[in-house]
Amino acid sequence: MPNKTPAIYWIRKDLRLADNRALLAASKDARPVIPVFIREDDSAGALGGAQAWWLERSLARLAEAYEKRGARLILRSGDPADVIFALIEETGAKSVFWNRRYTPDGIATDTALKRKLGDAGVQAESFAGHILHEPSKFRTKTGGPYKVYTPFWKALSAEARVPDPLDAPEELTTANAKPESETLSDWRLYPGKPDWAAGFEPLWTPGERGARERLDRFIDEFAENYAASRDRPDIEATSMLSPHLALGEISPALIWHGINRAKNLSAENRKKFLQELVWRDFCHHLLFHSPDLATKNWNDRFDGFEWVEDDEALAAWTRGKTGYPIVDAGLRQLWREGTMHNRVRMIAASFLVKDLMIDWRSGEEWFRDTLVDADPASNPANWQWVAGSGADASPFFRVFNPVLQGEKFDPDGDYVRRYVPELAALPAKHIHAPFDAPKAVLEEAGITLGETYPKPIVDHKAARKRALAAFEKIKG
DNA sequence: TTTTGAGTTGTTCGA
DNA sequence: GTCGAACAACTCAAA
Repeated sequence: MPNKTPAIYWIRKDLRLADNRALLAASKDARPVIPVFIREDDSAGALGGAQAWWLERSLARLAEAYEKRGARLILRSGDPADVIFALIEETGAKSVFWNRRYTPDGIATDTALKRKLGDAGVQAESFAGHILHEPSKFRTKTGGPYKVYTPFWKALSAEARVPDPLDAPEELTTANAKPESETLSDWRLYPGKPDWAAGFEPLWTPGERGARERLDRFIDEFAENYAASRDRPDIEATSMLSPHLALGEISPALIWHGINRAKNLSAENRKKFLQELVWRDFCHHLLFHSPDLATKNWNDRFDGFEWVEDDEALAAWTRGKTGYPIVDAGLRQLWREGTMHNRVRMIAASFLVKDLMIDWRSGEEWFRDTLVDADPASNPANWQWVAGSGADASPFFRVFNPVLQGEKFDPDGDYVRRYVPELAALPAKHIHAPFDAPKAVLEEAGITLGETYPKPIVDHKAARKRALAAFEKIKG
């Protein structure tokens, strides 16, 4: 006899049907399932603007996918506990399932809810699936968390097997009760005016199917050059899977096994990509063990660092008007497309933190709001890494030179031309340092520095010296 | 407990 | 133009 008592499946950052343990548990033995997405009003569920755009589209597709399988996605707003208990009341559900999340706020919310549900005699069960391994799984021999990536990677690849991904349920059963749902248009996740997301549309296909297609395409076309080309922002060479991963449209386990099974990859390319995927786990490992990662210096020596408060410089950086083409191209790509090439993220971040000496938290905040792949673990962990305050931090003397980096990784200047059109007519030789170009060359390209394109807001050489001197003060 | 080798992503300087 | 060394010293993780 099929079980007629419905189960609630609480959807968070797992907007997929495949490899979804909570959904499978909820719908086991043809049990009617009530999938609910809750727009949380506290920080546990808050998303930046770009990711809210993504979420709207992803939820629309998820709703279609549920409908196709005979279930209905419910949208609700408010405190999760209130919403879930209301749904229990309305539907007679006796169990609630979800996939775990790893932010401190999220963990607190979920732990409290689990207790409350238990007290009320409702079964509550949570599952893994957002990262490859539970962040608590790995410990050093002395019992502490890993603070360096390479040993983490070694431990992970030596000891652990990533669980095989599970298929999506073929069919779902609808509950007899038909709980009310809010609508996506009510939520106004996508602010129409001004339409800052117009440039997102051609680039992205939010949703589970878009994620799978992206993975397949990466494996077919790009993965075999991954190690050699991944640092080139002018070349299509990366997986672009991060926004799909961030909202759980695809599971990292599915990617892991997909890459491992691919026949066309050299060992080097395979390893390189998997290492990047494991970085995501490492960031979650760090966040799990340092819940303040997004707000406090992981290395508290940096608490004494003399950051500069300069709203004008910060604004120039966010708008892509620093006068350093590779930095400006990056920030403008971010604004236009909701993403920035990884190499350029490092250059742009280094520029904010070292050249402008602006607190990494300002950069982290900007990225959080503008990146479609904003991730509560990766974003702060990587900002802290660049700043030097984080785990496995770069040596203090590693200050990216925006001109050299541009010349090295965007050798023809195509990336800059794409996002900084006012420099498009400059020859490659000068495109990364228009301020050093001969007058005639600038004239020929129709550029007047300070008018059509900004003069550098700082002198890199001097800025580098200043940053090194500031670092000198907090060491030892 | 002590020792040992190593640490994602770089730049500059001088030969 | 190319190449190797220097750039601090420290902390991490395992043996």
